[in-house]
Amino acid sequence: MPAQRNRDLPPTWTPAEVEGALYEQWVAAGYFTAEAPSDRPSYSIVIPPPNVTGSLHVGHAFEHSLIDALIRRRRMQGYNTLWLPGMDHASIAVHALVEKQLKAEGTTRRELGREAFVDRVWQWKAEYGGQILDQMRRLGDSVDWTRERFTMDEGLSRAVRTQFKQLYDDGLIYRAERLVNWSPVLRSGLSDAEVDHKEVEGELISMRYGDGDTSIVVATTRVETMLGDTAVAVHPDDERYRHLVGTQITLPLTGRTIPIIADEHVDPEFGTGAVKVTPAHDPNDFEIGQRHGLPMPTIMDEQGRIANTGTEFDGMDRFEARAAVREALRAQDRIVAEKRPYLHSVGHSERSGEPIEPRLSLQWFVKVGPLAKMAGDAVRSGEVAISPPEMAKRYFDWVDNLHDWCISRQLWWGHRIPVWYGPDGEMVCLGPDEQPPAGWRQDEDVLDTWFSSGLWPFSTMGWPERTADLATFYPTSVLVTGYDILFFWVIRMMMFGLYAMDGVPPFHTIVLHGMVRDGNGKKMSKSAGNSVDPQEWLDRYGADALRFTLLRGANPGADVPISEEWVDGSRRFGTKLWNATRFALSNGATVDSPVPDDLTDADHWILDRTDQLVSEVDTAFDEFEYARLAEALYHFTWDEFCDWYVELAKVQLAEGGARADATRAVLGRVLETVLRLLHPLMPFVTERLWTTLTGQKTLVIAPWAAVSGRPADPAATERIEAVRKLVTEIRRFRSDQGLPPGRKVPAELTGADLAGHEAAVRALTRLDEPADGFAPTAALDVALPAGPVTVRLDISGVIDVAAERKRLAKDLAAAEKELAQCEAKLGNPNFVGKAPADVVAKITGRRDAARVEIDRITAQLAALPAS
RNA sequence: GGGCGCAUAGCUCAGCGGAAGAGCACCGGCCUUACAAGCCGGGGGUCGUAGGUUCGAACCCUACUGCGCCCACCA
Repeated sequence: MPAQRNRDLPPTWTPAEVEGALYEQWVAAGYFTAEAPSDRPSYSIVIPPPNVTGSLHVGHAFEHSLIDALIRRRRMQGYNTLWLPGMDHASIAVHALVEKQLKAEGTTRRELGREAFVDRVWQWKAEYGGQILDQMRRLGDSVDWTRERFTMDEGLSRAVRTQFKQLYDDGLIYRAERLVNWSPVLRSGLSDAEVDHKEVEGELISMRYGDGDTSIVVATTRVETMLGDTAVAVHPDDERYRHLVGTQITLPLTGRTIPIIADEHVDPEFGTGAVKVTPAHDPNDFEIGQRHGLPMPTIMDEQGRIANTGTEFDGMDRFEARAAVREALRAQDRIVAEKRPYLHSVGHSERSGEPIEPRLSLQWFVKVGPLAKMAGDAVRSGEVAISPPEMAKRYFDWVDNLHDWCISRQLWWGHRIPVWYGPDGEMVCLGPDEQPPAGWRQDEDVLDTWFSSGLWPFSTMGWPERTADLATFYPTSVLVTGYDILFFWVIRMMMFGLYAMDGVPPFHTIVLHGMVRDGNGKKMSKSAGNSVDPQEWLDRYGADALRFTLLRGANPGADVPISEEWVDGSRRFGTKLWNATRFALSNGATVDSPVPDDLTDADHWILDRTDQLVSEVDTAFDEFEYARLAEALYHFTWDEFCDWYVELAKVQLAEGGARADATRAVLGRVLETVLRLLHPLMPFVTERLWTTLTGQKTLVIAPWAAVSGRPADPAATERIEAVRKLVTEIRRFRSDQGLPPGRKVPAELTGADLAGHEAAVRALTRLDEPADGFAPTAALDVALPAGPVTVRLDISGVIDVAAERKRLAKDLAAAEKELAQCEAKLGNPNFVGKAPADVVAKITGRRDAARVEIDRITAQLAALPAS
């Protein structure tokens, strides 16, 4: 006796019901837990959580869907998998908690003061670590979170310090003065990402330095910086200034003299061809200053006030000073020209809004040369593949031109730089288990978030300890992430992985997906009001529908547009599956017994197509072609299985006996296979349907679908294609003649042998057997490979001659166009001579078919009564 | 300024050397017992422009035009 099973499905369903119950079940069963290694090769993915429901925004949902699909397929293939949450979630959670805490205390960072605030942040990190973990869990993952695996915990801290010290000891970390983006309001440096460039209307002031023969005119949008000038630069080939190079000139207002130097950087075409050089307050000037060994006086304090110039401007705010300096120069008659407004782009602090000020300060750097070379070579050698391959070009552009990486940040949170300073200016870098001498102070800067992110593939596995996880899951197989993050994250992981893990790269394949766009292909942004909270769609359409939509749009490397109606379309697909399964169940579809040998053409055809589908899906998965596999599954399920096989199966089921039993077996087999193939893309609804259909416990760890090994039967497929063509032509005729699809019409089919498919054709086109007194009033011819078939129908009245003439005229035009095209090709001796023989044969065949078709239609038109 | 990419049906996108495709939208007809969250039928594109290569180009090459992204810069 087969196990008792409940083979009923409710006639209607809602995604929420199906998904809610299953999610709990899966969690309880441990399917979302990192699994122990087995004897199979391990497979791991370093990336955020797997279920769409926890996604912060639709971009996350997209990424999660891609990853989860890969993982589910691998699991069905018998591999153990591990996935890990991403860094971005951790930092988002910390931001949120810190802000919340501040608000609760009714204070702000500024009020608290920097020193006190930094202390508190570190304290909170310890205190709220658990809370952050909870929040991570709520973000949708039920990975077995442990403190050792969390960003802000001691484990990662150990990893960061170990890596820093190793790099430091190898001479790959150094400290140097550089310009940073300084926010006078926040009194902090900002990363480039925190700077918004905005077009503003400023002024361009041209002014004269020096006097008489040795005077030179320079221009600037920030006049006040002239107080910090230490040179004027011209292009070395510029004849106008050649005689001045190497001479000194007086810097107005300060009384200092500064040299005139020659530097390639200067564009002789721009302005006067002479540039003032303020090394401490402009990135280009800084580089010129470095090249020429110029002094670099800093002339502004932390709040953007002029300082240490020894002029009357000291103490003025920079904007106040801008006007004051301008007027002072005017008083000396040194202003040569003023352009106002002068439109140019100025960096602004993203958080506080004011223009940033480049400012000189001591920063920490990673010397990337040797690291970047390893990262480039790993891809060049083929050890690491990038998908789609076109993106490799972008990768090399980055990695081959990387400048030294500034890793110190003046932020409020993050991993502090593990360097301590002694009372007499000593400096020491300490590993995780080392303690600084009493009274030494730790560097207050924190590390760039990408420093710790770059450790992710191995720090999450317990590194620097040689853990079992590390041995099993490093290197990982596939990294899935957006192309926008290739530079920031992927390259860092490559460099650090190769460096820390003895030259073993952190993953074998890098899969880059696009960005999620709105339905019109526009970038989602809060200001445009087109950004999407996935939760809303999840509530309305379900996770399956959202995932399927996202995957269906995921063409390699290209962006993914998404709109609500497409998600709705995916939900309808879920409903289609639901109803198809209900049909199969109510007709007794079987999955336990093998498919019998005695099969109809329809059975052979759908089984062959199912095998093809399995191969197609496998290939698409292996090539990360999500859109292609979603499309293949959608069309097979809807257009072939539901629209044709199920309809043909109804005829076979009606026959009863062995025929019906065979049909039940085929129905069950095909549907069961499709559900397996669809599971990675629509996990919830397929789980529900598959378990009901098969009576088995879960689809999550069921074997992945494999091709049957049954020999294909192309002749059966050809006959079914003929049936489909005949049915479509009859339906078209009926539609053109205004016959309601449901109305039964007596008809007689003559001509080519229909190989036992006449009953099916009649059922699908609602044609009755001719009864006594059958008097056909209309006829149509359909050309099939086996020969023409004539259908005579009694449509109880006069046919619509005009409609029929129109229909035939259209077919005739198509056939004539086809004939003309083929004849043109075959009449071209170059084509016949140079094209491959099989192409010529194909065209010849098409020409002959077109000729037959034209004759047939012409005869039919002639036979029509005059209208 | 440097680099990369995209222009195909009303919209969003596949196809990337041998007959122009999908989803949605649109038009007409149907409640045909799995499904109206559905079924059947239909209309719609000189594949951005101009040259070139080829027997043959949406597909390869060149130029142009228009969009998008990344990086850099804006004295």
